[in-house]
Amino acid sequence: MSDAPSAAEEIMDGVYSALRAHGYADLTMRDIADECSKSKSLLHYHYDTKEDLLVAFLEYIVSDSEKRIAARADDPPVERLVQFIGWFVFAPDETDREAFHIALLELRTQGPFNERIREELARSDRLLRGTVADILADGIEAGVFREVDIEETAAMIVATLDGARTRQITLADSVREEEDDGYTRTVAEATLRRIVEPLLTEGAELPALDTAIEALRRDPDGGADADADRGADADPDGGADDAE
Amino acid sequence: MSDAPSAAEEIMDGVYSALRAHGYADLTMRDIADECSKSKSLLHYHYDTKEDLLVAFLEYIVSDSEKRIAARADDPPVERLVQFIGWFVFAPDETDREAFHIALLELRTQGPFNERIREELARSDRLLRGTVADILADGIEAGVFREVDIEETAAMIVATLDGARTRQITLADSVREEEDDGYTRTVAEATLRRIVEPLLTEGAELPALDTAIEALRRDPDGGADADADRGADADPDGGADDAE
DNA sequence: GCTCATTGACTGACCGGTCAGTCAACGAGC
DNA sequence: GCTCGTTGACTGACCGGTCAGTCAATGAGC
Repeated sequence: MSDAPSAAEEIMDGVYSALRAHGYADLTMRDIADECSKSKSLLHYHYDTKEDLLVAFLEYIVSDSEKRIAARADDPPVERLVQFIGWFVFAPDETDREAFHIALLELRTQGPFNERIREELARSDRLLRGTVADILADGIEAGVFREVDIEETAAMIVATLDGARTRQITLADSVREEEDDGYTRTVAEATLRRIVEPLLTEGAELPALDTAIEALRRDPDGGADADADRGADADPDGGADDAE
Repeated sequence: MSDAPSAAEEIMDGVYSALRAHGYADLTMRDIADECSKSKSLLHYHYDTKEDLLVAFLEYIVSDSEKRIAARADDPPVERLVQFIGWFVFAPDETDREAFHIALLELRTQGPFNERIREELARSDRLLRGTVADILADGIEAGVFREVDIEETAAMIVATLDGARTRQITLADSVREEEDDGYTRTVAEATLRRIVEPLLTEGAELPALDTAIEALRRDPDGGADADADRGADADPDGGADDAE
């Protein structure tokens, strides 16, 4: 239980804050250094180049998502799928979660220009689509889902949620109306009703999205085992909570 | 019918080419100037700042999409919807179009940080979602679509297609298998089968996606009126072909 | 000869990265 | 338990290079 966060962690937090404050295109080493109250030189001491630092950051958040998903691997398929969908939804006031997705989206745009980043993004894609595919396969085996084209269904669910979130992020915030609980949520509900529900076999029941989101909010790491290996060094603000 | 393209048009073409070649994050005024064989100073003569220029470019391509969509406003609803969906799909070998969408995505990520860009993106969103909503409304009136929640359906269709294309773009060639004609296409087909088809009333028939795409490719401006005002100087590769 | 479009040369700001050096912690030797 | 050499973490000053933006001068058209 070291209460002093390691330098590496502080720097990762700095990248995260700087990214949400400035966006990728305007991100400088100075921004990152300022954001974690360190010197620019220190960043270069730990990471040779700016690219190295950003790749490390991507690795960091993708790995975090991997852990979170793994922690829920044993939940029942239907609950797990609804929870996965809920994962993409965030209310307008959840600035942290939203800012995180902004940061990630910025990084995604660099995929086409940077192989190392692209590699990491591909890993994240395998993680997300693979997770949905696993859930579907488990559900089919357990008899709660009909036999559908697993890959296609997974691709479609991920694309839809990702697209909704991207649109919400890029269009949002200053002009947002109060009562709008988020474009993503509307689409997530529609996804459940129009894509997931037709998948269910007779008798299988779909939990409410709100319930799943609430559960995620209360227990972001998945209740599974309390000794989840992030354990000792888990940072206080929960760190990165998703990956693309 | 001026055969000499105006400076403004040449500059817009320059922005387009430069964005394709360099992406947004690495886009410089020199890149744009070189791409349209003009001087950097001239760009500043016509547009005070780089931001002004980019906002003007966004306006330009959104307006272009507006015209293209308007040109097809009188097509039958079902065909129009399938064509709209086909609009999002491009084959892996269309590198130009893909590169442009990459740049556009980068521009979109500037939304959260730049109000003028965000404004233009919002206009584009209204255009896309509004178009689908119009098509659905027309189709319901014409009796070819069931009475559904128009806004929700439009939101979902646009989110799905946009998400699929974004994923295809950002993950690019590393994950792509040869026989894969594009992630977007898979999702577009699935969208037709799982979202659009359940909308149809008895007797209504869904045209094939390929047919719609082929029609778009042959006649990008919509057969309506041949004097479409870009007319004379339309650049060979079709120029800006979409808006987010 | 006046206006407008256009240019090349220029500037100040700022970027990523380097480098010489500071500082606290730690262990070895006595 | 004090000193001293060593090491790893960290910093401020600085460098070459690049960027957006400026400006005086030139040319084209009327």
